[in-house]
Amino acid sequence: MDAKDRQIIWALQEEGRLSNQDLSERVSLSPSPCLRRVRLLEDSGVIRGYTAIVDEEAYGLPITAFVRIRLERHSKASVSAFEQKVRTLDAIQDCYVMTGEADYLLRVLVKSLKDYEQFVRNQLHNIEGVAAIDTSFAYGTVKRSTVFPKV
Amino acid sequence: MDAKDRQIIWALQEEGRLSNQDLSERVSLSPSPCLRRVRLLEDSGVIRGYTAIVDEEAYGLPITAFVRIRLERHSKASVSAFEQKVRTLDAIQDCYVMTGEADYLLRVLVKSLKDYEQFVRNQLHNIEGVAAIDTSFAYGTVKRSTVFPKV
DNA sequence: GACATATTGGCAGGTTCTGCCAATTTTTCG
DNA sequence: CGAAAAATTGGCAGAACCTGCCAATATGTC
Repeated sequence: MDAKDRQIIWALQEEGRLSNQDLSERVSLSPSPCLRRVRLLEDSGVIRGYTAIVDEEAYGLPITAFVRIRLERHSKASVSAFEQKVRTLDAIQDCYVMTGEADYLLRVLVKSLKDYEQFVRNQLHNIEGVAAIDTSFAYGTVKRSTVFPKV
Repeated sequence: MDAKDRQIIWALQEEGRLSNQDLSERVSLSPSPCLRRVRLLEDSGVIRGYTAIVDEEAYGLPITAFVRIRLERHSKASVSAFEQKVRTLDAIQDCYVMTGEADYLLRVLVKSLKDYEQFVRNQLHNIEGVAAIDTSFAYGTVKRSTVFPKV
């Protein structure tokens, strides 16, 4: 991955639907080698895909919760049961395995506090081996970037 | 925003570069009304943009840190100085204003622990009025979804 | 039930995509 | 240094796609 590939990546992180023609101009290439590089980045898994960025509130999910979770034990069975369940829960946007106090950090999107209560009661507490759940809500966002730091 | 709009959003969250033709097929519309709906969603700000999803590790940023930050005081000056600085720091991908112990939660991307140390020492500790910094690292990810919960 | 409004589908000219090949640039190695 | 090999680039052209316009259909209202 050279400087040109990084330029392509930044451009597509900023504007994921850039036409190949515009992209090629922006990175000072002609369309064909530009397209070839994009395909290579896609096929090699550097670019994993593309997505629309949607306003949570406008869509109807105004509440973002960050949930720290600790498991009682860390047996293979316990861990994989938890992770399996996480993958099936649509409200959970992200789940990271963490260092420190908590084992997991979730980012959860819900439409109301009532919904969040239901989610914790019916879904999270339902999972075997969850020892502790600690929620913080996001009042708002200062920054959400889709572009990686440049060099 | 009706059911069709939501279908369009889900499809574009899953596959942000879907051609209008394919998209229209997927949501059972002909291309023109489909495009019109997409443009409306874009112009009204529901769809805020599009982005390429890039593999952090393949790009060369294998370390994700979540940083909880507390300010000493919450005066307008103090808060806006902090938030201003956050916006200029490229390593900070996201910054949320939080309820609970911490005032802010950052998601930070760096290429090494050494880099992270530099980042904290030179950038974060440099900001006036930061009372406490508490970092947790992500070992890995269980799930990262780009699609909002359906219904 | 009739009118008004909103939404849809088809069409067509213009644009963009994308695979192929020759030309150019970069790298390798004697 | 210089020649051969490898990688990368640009141009081309047929195919696919975009997108604004208009008539037709569907939806909602009184």
